[in-house]
Amino acid sequence: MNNVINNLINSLAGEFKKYELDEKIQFSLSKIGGYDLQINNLVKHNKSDYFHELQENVIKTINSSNIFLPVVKNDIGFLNLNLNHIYLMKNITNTQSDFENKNKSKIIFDYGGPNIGKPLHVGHMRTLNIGRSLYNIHSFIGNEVVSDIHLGDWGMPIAQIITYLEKEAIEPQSLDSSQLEIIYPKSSEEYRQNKDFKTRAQEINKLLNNNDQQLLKTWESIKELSVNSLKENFAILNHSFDYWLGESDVNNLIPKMIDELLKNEKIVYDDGALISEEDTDPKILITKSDGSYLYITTDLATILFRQKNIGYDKTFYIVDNRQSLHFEQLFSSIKFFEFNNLEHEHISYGTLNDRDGNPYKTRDGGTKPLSELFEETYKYIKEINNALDDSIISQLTNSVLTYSDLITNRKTDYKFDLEKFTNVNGKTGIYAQYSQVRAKKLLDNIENNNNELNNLTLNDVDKKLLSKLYLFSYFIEQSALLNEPHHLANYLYEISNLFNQFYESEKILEIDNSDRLSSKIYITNLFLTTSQNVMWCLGMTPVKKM
RNA sequence: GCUCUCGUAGCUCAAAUGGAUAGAGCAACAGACUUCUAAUCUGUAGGUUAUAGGUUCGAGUCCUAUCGAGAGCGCCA
Repeated sequence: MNNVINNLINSLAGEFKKYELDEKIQFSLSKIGGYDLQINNLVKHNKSDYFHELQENVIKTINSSNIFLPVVKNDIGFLNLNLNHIYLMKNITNTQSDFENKNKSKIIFDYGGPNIGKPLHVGHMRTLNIGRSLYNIHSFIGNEVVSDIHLGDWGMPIAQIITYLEKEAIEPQSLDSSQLEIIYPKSSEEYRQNKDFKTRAQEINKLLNNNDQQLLKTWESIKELSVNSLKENFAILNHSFDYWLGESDVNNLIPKMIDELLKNEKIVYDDGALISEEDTDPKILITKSDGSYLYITTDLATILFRQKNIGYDKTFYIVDNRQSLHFEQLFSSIKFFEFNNLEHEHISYGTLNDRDGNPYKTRDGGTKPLSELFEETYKYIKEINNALDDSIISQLTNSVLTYSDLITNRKTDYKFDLEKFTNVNGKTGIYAQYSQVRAKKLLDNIENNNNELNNLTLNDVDKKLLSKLYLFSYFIEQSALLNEPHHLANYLYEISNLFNQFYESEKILEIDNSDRLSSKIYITNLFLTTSQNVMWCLGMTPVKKM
């Protein structure tokens, strides 16, 4: 919540304590028409003898704060609240300065996770969108944020590619990125079909783990090619990362880590493989029987790396929920191995399915590249308005790809539907952009849009919009607390829709009463600020015109 | 077989910590443009929250069972 409401919550903190209750006043969105917020957590005390006293004290404190109009109570114990727009006008700006974070955390966002040698495909979209949005949201409310792409630059997929190059006698230095992208599906096919190829790939994987110099050279040139291509793609899609670390960066920490774990009897040999001594079902496999490393091996080493070189309070892994068992094992291993007691959370999300509800395969050929989806969306928007600059169409395309993805709760599976992505009606990025452009143009058309505002003069539509704008902090808190951007995405639709009602209800340029005009301008400005900040939190770039 | 997630309007989804009359968008139907950008707005219709029990002042939300869907289950990541 913003400072204004947090201060009120703090000044209410003692009320429950008087009756030895460990509770805090909680504001919820009102479910009753005509009110902005409600307080529900007094209801359960309505049979107690201190109820009336408690209720009266709470009401008294709230009323003296001026944040709300006089509280309306009901017999059961609900408190109904309407925001005091006049007071809030002077105290809320909907900018970052409204949020002061006394308990700020340093959070690592581990997301993206592309594999080198493979182009980005539609399956990468959710981790990128959700990751970027959560990064921005936590940054906005004052947490220290760090993103790490956690590149898949090690292990079997890379070994497969190198094996393929070796077999076909292709010089790695002669490759370009598009050739490399074709090689990946071919090599993974060979790996499945051809026993000799599989054996050789496993050999190469192990040699790489043991730092074979010749293979490392090959690996390095593949990685460079791939990273450059990824960066080009991210520039188009507006993604960036603080750290471009990968699985390879922790490879050298693993032998020591394993030695220590063996020494402390945290892991034991089992048919040549190493398994954790933790009592779990299934048992946690730490290395393969040939000694080579697994997903969890590098992830564990990554914890040690980050602890030492970056430092953090929390790490959020934005990875799809099919990998929940892996993270369950990883997190319990961190504790069992006594690495640290820091917070680690798997921010899981639903599978991106195709139109018929079938999952896209990640390791097969024939998946849809993300760039292709971008192109299709771009063309679609250009057809609607081909007078726009390329850069604006590009931003609108990103808005569509981002917003359509974030409007749905991350936990539910997602049907990829081109029509839904490109729809320009309803809850879409285009609609939000359009609303904002309308507001900008309106302010441009007003000669003096910085005029002094003494009194708010409001009609019903004004009040509705203003209330919603002042609730920005409620929605950003919700999104940050649950790591769910869809609350903010939906909020963006709501304020956009209310703004459009506000805009259409009256010709603002024709208002001659100066108080009323000032009020309209104030609201429009606040809408613009809010909408821009919400877009920033979601990872969208506002356009100037459309 | 075991474990986990889920089941809300024709479709896609909301409803944090249990709270008052379960809300949006799309699609459908009816209306509003010589416009401060109609890529907009207004209205109508649509529900036994899978089913059956239970917990309590109160359940879409918690518990149990059943039915249905999806995912995962030591040598891929």
